[in-house]
Amino acid sequence: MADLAENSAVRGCMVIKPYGYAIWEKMQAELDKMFKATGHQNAYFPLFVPKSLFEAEEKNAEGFAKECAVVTHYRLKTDPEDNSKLIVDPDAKLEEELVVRPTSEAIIWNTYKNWIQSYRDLPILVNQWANVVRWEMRTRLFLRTAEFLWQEGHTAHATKEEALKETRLINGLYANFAESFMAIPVVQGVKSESERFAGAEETYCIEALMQDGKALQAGTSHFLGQNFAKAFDVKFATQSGGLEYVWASSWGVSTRLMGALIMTHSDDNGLVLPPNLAPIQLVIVPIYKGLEQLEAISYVANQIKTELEVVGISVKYDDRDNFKPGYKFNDYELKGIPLRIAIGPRDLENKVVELARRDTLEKNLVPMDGLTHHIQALLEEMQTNLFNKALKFREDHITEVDDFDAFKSVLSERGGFISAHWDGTPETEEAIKKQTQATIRCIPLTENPTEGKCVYSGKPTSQKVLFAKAY
RNA sequence: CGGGGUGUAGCGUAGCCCGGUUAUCGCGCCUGCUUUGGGAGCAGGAGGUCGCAGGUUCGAAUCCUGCCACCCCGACCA
Repeated sequence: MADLAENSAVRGCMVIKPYGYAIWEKMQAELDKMFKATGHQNAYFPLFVPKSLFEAEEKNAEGFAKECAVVTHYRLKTDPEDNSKLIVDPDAKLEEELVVRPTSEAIIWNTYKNWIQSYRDLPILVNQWANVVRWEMRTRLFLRTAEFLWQEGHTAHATKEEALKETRLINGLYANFAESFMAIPVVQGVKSESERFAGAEETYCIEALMQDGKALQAGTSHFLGQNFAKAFDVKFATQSGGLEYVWASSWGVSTRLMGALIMTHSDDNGLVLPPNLAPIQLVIVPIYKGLEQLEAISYVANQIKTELEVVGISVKYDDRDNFKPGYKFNDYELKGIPLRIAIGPRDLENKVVELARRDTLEKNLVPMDGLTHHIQALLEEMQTNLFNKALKFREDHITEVDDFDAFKSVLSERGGFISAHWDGTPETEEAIKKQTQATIRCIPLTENPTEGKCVYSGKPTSQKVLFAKAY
């Protein structure tokens, strides 16, 4: 964790260190590829949202109003009472306050109004990589920082069906990204009304389970209906000559995913990175006495490095002389580097290397002959292994529950997801939350309706949902 | 914003209750030598507005008052 990020001098804000940022860049690159493969383009919109635009969509504004940073002035001046200090210049008050975006629907829909006249202008499939600010009461590194990095997609469509399809497409894309790339198993579902995004008709999400038994919302995709089109008066001329409001979706994942990464895979020795995400996939540590030995080892190490790099594996050869091998071993384990090769004089003689894998901490002597193939296969195996391990944990921590006493004891003793029937009322949801702190994480997409009784009210219902304590 | 806690070197801390030499210890850092197959050893060295501002006192890291910051638990939330 300490290698990835730290608290900054600014309240609730996080400094992402180079190593952590390198992981974020990997995630960005992969997501970007996926967005583009599905027809999306990147664009950029302003950080500041004039208050009048921000308040246009009522529910959205109301939902975010409590956590907005607001710019009221545009100038400082020297404090007349203390020349070494600056004060806000009262003469430089803005006529209209600027809200630092907590999300960009408002500014973007105000822009889309100008972009959309006809059905020929649709769909608009735009994504932006940006930072947003949400002035949370309590912050937590990676999971809830006052400022965070994310991508937010904002799409406009001619029909409801198309917008819904987009919403689901992206949620599926997120799930695929989390599972295939980050090795984090997720449940796809929709949010209950009370957990829905402010201004959305329906919120799809991916929910992950952390090793401590708490759930983490890892990504969301919202069907916005015509709410923003109506708020910003975005109409288009249909093919048949009518005039209709545009249908919309918005969706995002953030640096919170890095929190999910840490809390899904880490062990007592530190971070564990899936090979897909590791900025360095393999490190080579020489073990030697004296410069002569080092030279002989370096020759071989560099050969191995080059061979691996040719097939696209990122390798670091750490021949620093001021750290001992043991120190390096521990350091790279802490950083989560998937594979480590140690080469000493003995190995040179026997034409082998010591290969250690981070996920299982196993060490094996492997012949230098065919090493590259072996490593390629191993990296793939580790990626799968990490996912399977996390999946097993998740499956072991989904408990079916039929009565409220069991609900409470499972929650406090075992944690994880609780699968239970829910009568569909906000009152029940609220009562359960008050008494147990557990919330409805989602109504899973895969869940087939089965007749049962609400775990709290006992009313008959066919709706089964996942409850959990969440971050 | 409520409840609790903590501020002492880059990091982690002892000392505070019960005021009294030069503020403790570990990690890290610097220099040198020896080391190098799982977080090296020895020797020497540098580094402090004890969160800030007042007050009590011959004397304050220690007691009192006010302020600030951070952490944990709630409410809020990606």
